Amino acid sequence: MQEEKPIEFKVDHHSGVPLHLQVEQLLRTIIERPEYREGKLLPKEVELAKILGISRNTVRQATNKLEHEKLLVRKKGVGTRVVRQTLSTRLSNWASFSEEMHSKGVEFVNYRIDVEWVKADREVAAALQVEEGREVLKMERLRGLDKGPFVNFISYFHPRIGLTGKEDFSRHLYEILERDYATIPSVSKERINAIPATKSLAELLNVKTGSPLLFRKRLVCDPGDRPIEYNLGYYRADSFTYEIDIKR
Amino acid sequence: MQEEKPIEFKVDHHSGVPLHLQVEQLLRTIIERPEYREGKLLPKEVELAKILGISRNTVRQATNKLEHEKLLVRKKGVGTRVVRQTLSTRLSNWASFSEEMHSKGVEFVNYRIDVEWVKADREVAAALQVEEGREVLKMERLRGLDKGPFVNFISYFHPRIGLTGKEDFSRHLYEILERDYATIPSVSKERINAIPATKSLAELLNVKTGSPLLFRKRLVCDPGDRPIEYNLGYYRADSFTYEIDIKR
DNA sequence: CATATCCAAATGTTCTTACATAGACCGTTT
DNA sequence: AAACGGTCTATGTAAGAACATTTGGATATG
Repeated sequence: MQEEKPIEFKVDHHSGVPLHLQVEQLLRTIIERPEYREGKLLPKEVELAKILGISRNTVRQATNKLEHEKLLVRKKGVGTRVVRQTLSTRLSNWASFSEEMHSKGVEFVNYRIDVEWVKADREVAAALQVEEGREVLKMERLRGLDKGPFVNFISYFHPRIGLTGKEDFSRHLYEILERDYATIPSVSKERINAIPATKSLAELLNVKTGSPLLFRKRLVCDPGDRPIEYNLGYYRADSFTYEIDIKR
Repeated sequence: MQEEKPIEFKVDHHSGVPLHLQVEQLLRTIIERPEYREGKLLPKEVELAKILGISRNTVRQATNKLEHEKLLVRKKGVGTRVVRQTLSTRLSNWASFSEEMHSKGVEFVNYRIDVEWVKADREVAAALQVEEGREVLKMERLRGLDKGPFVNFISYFHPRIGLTGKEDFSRHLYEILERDYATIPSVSKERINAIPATKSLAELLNVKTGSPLLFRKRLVCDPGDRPIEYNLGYYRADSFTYEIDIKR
């Protein structure tokens, strides 16, 4: 039984948790709701302050942070609304897919995870710098949001790492690598282009055959520049944008 | 004669520019300096407030923003320092298209160059941070190899640069900017995704309508983070791959 | 009916004040 | 020497107030 339970508009003055953090959390919850995602104005600052029994400044501390994160837009004389979120990878701090999504407060879903040992073909062997035909661990993951999958990943791992294939791959991949295998990803070489969806990919990602996909090949290496993972990612282009900030 | 001129620690109370923005700019300038990049503590909040003749809150408004951009780290009881930026995302060699191609030893061809002054629409205005309707220089270039065009660029330039539209745009764009207009591109914010070719783009790039194109929006800024060029690039995906090396 | 003007509402900016808390430093105790 | 405890300092948190600016709707005017 899934009850729509009303959100409690209140904060605890004696919990030790800073009020502005409580407000921040409260707002994060609130703005999930459809009516706000569709553009409804948030409660006005003064009103919120009064309801919660705190000062307007404290409310603004919270909204400021969310505004910085581009979750909210405020407009003078009008009000504050939720910004329409389009998924995107921000590379300023590159991370694994799970972490990327998690940091955005987006819950991802694993639709399918297949793990198997395969013989490295020419491409994989070249990328991971192993002999062609060497057994490597292959993992294929279909992932996305609750409304459907939007990326299909195929990863090959260098045997050196020591993965067995029995790990719990629903956890963050790079957390597994760092914690359990003392393997620290440090460099990523990426190649991006666009391809038309093949029939099988189209079926997986629930798009029409031939529609554009963003195709990313990335080779992740450790600080010593030794290959860790060779990854092929096929993204639905209509729900994914690749973002990069480049400094020189 | 290049003199090391000391930074003026002051703000203008009557300029109409919000004080916290002035402080933000001031800090951005200050933290460029070697001593701060090497880890020296910034002036303490109260001190800075007193020097500038403003309140501590206003100082914090500025530092909050920079902290959120991960340019600063604050530590309670200690102080605020510049975060080491060496681990930032770095594209091995980002450059203008001509340079990109030239460095690959490929000779490019300009199939068409159109230059005109247009009124900035909402998107362009937002990107370049000018008022909507402001006249900006638009340049459209169809480029590729001798076997045919493979990218269509549309660029909008910030009026601040001083481009007239009469320049010789067959030269390297960033060479023109640096040499003739003392404008140095330094940062690029890019968003990449895949789209199906519209009819007109398909004709230009000589592909079938609906075939996948790599679509890149990039905003190029100067070292002070002021917008220089807003660029839309439509690439034939079958002949172009985007390559990045990312370090962390 | 169209346009100009004014007003109320909401966020933007800024100051003042007060107390809380974490870290560093230093001296005293064990 | 190690452990403890206090104090100083810089940031963290929070309240409250005042005025500015932008926006959009209501009202008045031609």
